Amino acid sequence: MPELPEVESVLQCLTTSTPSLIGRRVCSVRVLRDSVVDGNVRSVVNTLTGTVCNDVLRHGKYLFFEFQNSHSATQSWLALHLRMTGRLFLVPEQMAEDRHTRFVLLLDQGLALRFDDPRAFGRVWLVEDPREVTEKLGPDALLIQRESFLNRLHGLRRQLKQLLLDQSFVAGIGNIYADETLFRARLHPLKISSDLSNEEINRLYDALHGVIAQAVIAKGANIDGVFEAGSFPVAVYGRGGKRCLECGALVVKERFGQRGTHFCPVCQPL
DNA sequence: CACTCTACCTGTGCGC
DNA sequence: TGCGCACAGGTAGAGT
Repeated sequence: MPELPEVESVLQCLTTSTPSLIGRRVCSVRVLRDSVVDGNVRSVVNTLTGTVCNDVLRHGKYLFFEFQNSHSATQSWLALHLRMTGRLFLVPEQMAEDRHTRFVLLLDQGLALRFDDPRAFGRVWLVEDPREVTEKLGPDALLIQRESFLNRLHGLRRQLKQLLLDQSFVAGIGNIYADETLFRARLHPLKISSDLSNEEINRLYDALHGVIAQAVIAKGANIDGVFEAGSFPVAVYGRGGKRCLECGALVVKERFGQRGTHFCPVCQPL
């Protein structure tokens, strides 16, 4: 599933490759599934048509596309979340749409920005300012500093798995990187945050930072034939019943809070 | 505040 | 072969 590293990879691909989305004018907007637009479909079409994409930002798993109206010099922002199965690509406009294509921006230079999503969980919506969204989120997991992490953890009494998945604590971690972070930190997913020693808290920060930074460089996770083309090797996610790469014990998969959770019971004792 | 449950979706893979 | 079903999971929102 696209988490922070995969979303960052999408952002880099759209903005730093050739051709780039930056500077492209929106000729028209196609909405193939109304429900992927949060809010009024017509206002999204009317607002974006004729604008030029100036910039793309990311915070956690959210992307924000800045569009400039060339006449009135006003800006509009399109927010986007890929959820589990959403994919974005900049393609030649004549490239055939998929049965899962949900939303398309037809651009100048014969290009199109396509949003495909089999499960149609992903969403796009207009915001006046990305802060409407980011204010509700914690710091971006790639950028959060140790001091901020320690301060935010202070006073919380939460299970570590749940805490890492909480986007208002730190933004960008999903199920894969939560499990990978806890494995690297040698901490059990059900451990309570307020019970951690200073040494364990620092281990958790180091693991989070290390996992996310490495996964960004690798352009995402490498999950057994599934999804993204990234090369970050997972140690526990999706490896229930297989041997722990550190100690050889069997990796456990259990459901904690409606979530498949993978961990090594020997390396990560409770 | 911390946690749980449900709804939103559909492709996949299993057992029968 | 085909059917039914559990499962995958991010987030919002309601409830405990």
